Amino acid sequence: MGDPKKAEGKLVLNIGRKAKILVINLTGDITLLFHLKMSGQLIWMKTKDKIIGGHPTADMQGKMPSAHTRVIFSFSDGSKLFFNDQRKFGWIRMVNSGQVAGDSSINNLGPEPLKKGFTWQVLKQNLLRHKSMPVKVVVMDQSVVSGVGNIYSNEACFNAKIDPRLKVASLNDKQFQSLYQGIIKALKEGIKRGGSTRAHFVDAQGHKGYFLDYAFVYGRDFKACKVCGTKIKKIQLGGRGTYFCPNCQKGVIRDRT
DNA sequence: TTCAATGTTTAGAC
DNA sequence: GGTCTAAACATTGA
Repeated sequence: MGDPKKAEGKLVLNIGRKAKILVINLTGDITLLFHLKMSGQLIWMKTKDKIIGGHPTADMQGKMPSAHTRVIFSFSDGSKLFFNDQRKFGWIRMVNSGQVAGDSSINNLGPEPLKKGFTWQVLKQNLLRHKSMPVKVVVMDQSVVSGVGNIYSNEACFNAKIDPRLKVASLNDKQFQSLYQGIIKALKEGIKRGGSTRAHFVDAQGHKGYFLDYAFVYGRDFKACKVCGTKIKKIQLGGRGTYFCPNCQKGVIRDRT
C-alpha cells in the first residue's frame, strides 16, 4: 500500500466512494483507496464504541486485533481502525490525491447506476461491448456499470424478468430498459435494507443488513419463487453462482408487431 | 476426507 | 480485440 509512514500525522479530510472502492482523502496530498473484495471488513473502535462495516466473520465481535487483522490505523483520540480480511483479497492503496481518477482501479469504471448520466441507452451501449456473453455476467463488469456484484446482478435480472443466460446481443430495447430499471430497483432495495450482510452491525445495538431476506433469487435455490412458486434454479455463469426463476425469467421476448 | 462453494478482480490463454 | 479460466486465499458445508 505504499509507505505507511507517509500517512503518519495526517488528518482525514473526507471519505467517499468510487464503485466498490472506498476513498479516504488525507492532508498532505495523500489518498487511501480501500477494496474489501470478498471478505474484507473495517472496524472502528474507541473504548466501548464500535462500528463495523463489511463482510461478516465469526471473530468480528471479539477482541481486536483478530487473527484476520491486516492493517491498523491509530488516531490521535485513541480510537483505532482495523482493516480485517480473512481471505486476503482486499487491498489498501496509497496514491497522490491528484492521481485518484487515473488510478488503474478507478480509471476504467463505468457509470454510477444511481446517478444522472446512467441511462438505459448508456447501459445498452456498454453491455453491447460483450455481445456474446450472458447478460448477467456483463452486468457485473465494473467497466459496464459501477458497483453491481453477484447478488445484485442476479436480482436485477429477476426484476427485469430476463433469463441471466441470454446473450447480450439477443436483448431488445424493451429488455435493456427493463434491465436498467431492474438494476436500480435492486440497488435501492439493497440500500434500504442496509445491505446484504446478515451480521453487518452498524452500532452497539446491531443494525443489520437484511437485504437477503428480501432477495427474490440470490441464495434461494430449490426454494419457491416469491412471485410464481416455481423452484428457483442455480447454475454457474462466468464461474459465479447464478440464481433465477425458470418461469418468471424467460428467454427472448418478441415485440408484438 | 475431499471437493466445491463463497458479496471480487485480474492476468494469461486461446 | 473478445471470451473464458484460473488464481490470489481461508473457511465452511455437503
